[in-house]
Amino acid sequence: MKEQLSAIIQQALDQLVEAGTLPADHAASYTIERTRDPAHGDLASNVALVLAKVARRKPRELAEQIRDALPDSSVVSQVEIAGPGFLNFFLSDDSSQAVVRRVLEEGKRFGCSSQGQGRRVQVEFVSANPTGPLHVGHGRGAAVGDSLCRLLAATGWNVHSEFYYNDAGAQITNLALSVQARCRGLGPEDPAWPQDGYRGEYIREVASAYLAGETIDAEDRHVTGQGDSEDLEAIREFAVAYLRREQDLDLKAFGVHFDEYFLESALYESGEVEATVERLVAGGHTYEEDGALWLRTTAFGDDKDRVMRKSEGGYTYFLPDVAYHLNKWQRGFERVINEQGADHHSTVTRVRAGLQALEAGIPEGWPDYVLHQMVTVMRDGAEVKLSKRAGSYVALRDLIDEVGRDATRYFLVARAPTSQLTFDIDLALSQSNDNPVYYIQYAHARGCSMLRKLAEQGEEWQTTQGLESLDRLQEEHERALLKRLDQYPEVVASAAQACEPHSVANYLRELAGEFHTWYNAHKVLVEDRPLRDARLALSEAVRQVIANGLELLGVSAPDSM
RNA sequence: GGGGGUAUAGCUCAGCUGGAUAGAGCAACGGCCUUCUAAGCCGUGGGUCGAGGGUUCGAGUCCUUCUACCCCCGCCA
Repeated sequence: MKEQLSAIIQQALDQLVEAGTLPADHAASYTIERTRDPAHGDLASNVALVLAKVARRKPRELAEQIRDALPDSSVVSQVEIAGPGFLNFFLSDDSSQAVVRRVLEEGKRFGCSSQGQGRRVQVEFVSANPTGPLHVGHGRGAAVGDSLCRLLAATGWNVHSEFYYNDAGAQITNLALSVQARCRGLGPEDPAWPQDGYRGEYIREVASAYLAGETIDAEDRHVTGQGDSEDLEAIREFAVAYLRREQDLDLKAFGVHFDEYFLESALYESGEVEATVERLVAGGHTYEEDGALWLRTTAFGDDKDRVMRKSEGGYTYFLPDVAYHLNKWQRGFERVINEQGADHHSTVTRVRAGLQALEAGIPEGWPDYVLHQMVTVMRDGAEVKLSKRAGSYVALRDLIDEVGRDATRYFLVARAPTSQLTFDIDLALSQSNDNPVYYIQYAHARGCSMLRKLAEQGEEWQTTQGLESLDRLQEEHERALLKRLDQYPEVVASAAQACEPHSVANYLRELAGEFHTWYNAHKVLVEDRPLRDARLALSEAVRQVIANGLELLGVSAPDSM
């Protein structure tokens, strides 16, 4: 719709250039946007305001000339000049009603586009090390990251989702020692408990499964417990598999899938870590100091240089991070998005600096990052700080078990990633109008319910007649819905482009609200057949868009509630 | 001390990359079910957009200074 209007305006501008009103080299960076107030029409443009200066005319005067130069169009029924010089466009009934036909024709694909043109994008998120169940922070990452993948896929990108983890570092040794201590019957209170050991109850479960010789089938590995408390290596392997499976179950309960699990240890085994060091050294970007090998990241915008190889010989996490991203680049992902907690913010500059130092032709701002802020969980007005099993944090699974997948996903994805999030368990649990998840789902169920009701009466919705009678949709509430539906593809496109899934949630809240308002103000199943069929067509279009939008958020769209 | 984020109604948050009278939900108050699902709808009240300066036709939005809160600043990940 915007494109059609833009083309019309462009024609008018061309004509004004020809007439000498506008200079030929005017930079037309005007906007066309949807109006909030119906009195301002359906779409408005600031073109006259922006071009007033170069035209050396008053904005309103220029607006009039643009209006007079507009070609006749079946799309626009009326153009008004308002305020300081806005052009307000009123769409013709035909063009505003056409969206219903389009939604019903395109179905699940309505809202999809080909922006991405099949280009490959890799999205890395969650990336929790296998040292415990996922916590709510991971949950936010999972909700945002997964929704982002769905948005990118819907806008024509070839998406590859990835979970990166370390199965061999110091944290994992720590994990193995903790499990071993449990195998020996020790608890966190014992003096012999490993320093910085993992204290959660789940460690006890890992230990008893290991001792019982259970076999663990995780997404990416399968291990059987050896039962030998002295074999730390066997314990390590078993514990990693156990917690990977644990996280798989968390993710499954959350409805999140990954195309690939990438191991940090694989980068060592393949020699990529070593090759990365050599390349950085050869490039002359390193130096030795205090027995350690440093990378001069300050040459690429970092505020201090970073250690790559510790004086004791091991590498810091920074180096495999760089090697991993080089690997992503070499796999041909021209676009990479890393979704992480904002507490990892400091790695952004560092990784980018390391990649620049490689001199591998990687663009400066590559890769993209989406950083989400902290999540706090509230219950009864007080902050919940820990779960029994996990020990020191709130487990994602606890939340899913308590409030359900839909509510958990919705609340974690519905806020801008940059804002700190307060997860109110009481609100998520409430089955009332307090709860936006149910509010949206209810609108969907209502749409389904009307068709069921009609069927109960032994009648059915005449789709064709409905589409032929769209001109019967003249109520103010119906116009508002038509306009809102027409906006959906733009919402999806901009949410994908800006990596902001939460705007889909906001849109759905508004669409559902307008649907409920309409539903209460006007009866759909009226005697007047053409009107009934037209209204059902509108209702179906709304239902379809809600279903499509919820799908992007990973939230279900129930037929009845 | 340095870097990043945030600051909008009593509370939780939107605000479409600078537009017209700043919005929604909750909470408060008052209405609507013999009629398609009341998990809904309608109405009322509620604001110095943290503070000061600047940029311009026009600023919640951009720049700058300051204040408050959160995160990071390790040869941990």
